[in-house]
Amino acid sequence: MGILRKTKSVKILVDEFEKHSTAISAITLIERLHLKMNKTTIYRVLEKLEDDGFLHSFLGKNGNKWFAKCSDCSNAVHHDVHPHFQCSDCGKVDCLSTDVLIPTI
Amino acid sequence: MGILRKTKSVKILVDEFEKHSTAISAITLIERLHLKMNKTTIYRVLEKLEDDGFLHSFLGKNGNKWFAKCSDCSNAVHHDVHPHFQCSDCGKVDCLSTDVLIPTI
DNA sequence: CAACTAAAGCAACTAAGTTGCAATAATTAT
DNA sequence: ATAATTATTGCAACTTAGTTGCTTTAGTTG
Repeated sequence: MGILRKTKSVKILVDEFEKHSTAISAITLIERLHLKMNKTTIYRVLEKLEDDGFLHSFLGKNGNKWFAKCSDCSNAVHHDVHPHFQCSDCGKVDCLSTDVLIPTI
Repeated sequence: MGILRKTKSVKILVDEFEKHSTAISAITLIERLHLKMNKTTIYRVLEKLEDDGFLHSFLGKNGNKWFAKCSDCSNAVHHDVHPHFQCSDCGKVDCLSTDVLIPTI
């Protein structure tokens, strides 16, 4: 179940993704927002935003959860399947608009 | 630094990968071998086997660590870069011999 | 404005993996 | 063989990321 109420927490998180257009890890959001909201809330709101098709999630190189804004998805379809680039030096992640050929098996 | 001594633990772990030729997660190995060796040892031996180019590692869908035998690597070069297929139902993983085109950015 | 209930906060917990250190066992030298 | 050396093991304690249960708070609807 996605977002039902436009709470303060939802607005703050949506804002983070609206203003930076890069991917952000859950951990970064917790560091950045821990004074404004609880980490439990962060995880729960992110999950709902993903359900709604506003965000998509993936795992970074250490297995941590990352989120980025979807470009054209909805709660019905996530047709935003693309590769992500993570710098092995600084850890930053960008969504790539390239297509990657999924091997047939 | 890789393996220096052929200890009991090393033999047991090498054996696991020699007998099943599929990928195995660290967690599975811990479950399977916890009577024979400590989980710390498992993680440490796996790391060394990877250094030696005997195993390669990657992350599964939940961010857990998986290991599989390399086909033709050494401590100098890991030229065994290939995609892995994980069944979203049962979680099993296989190495694919397909090439995946890495996008240029 | 009151009633309803989704969402927030908190604390406690879980799971996967890591670290420090003392005890053990391969390896090497005698 | 035996002793000396030191890599490796086991254990317990810790860390990090994320989750769960439950009570309180605050959006939303009538």
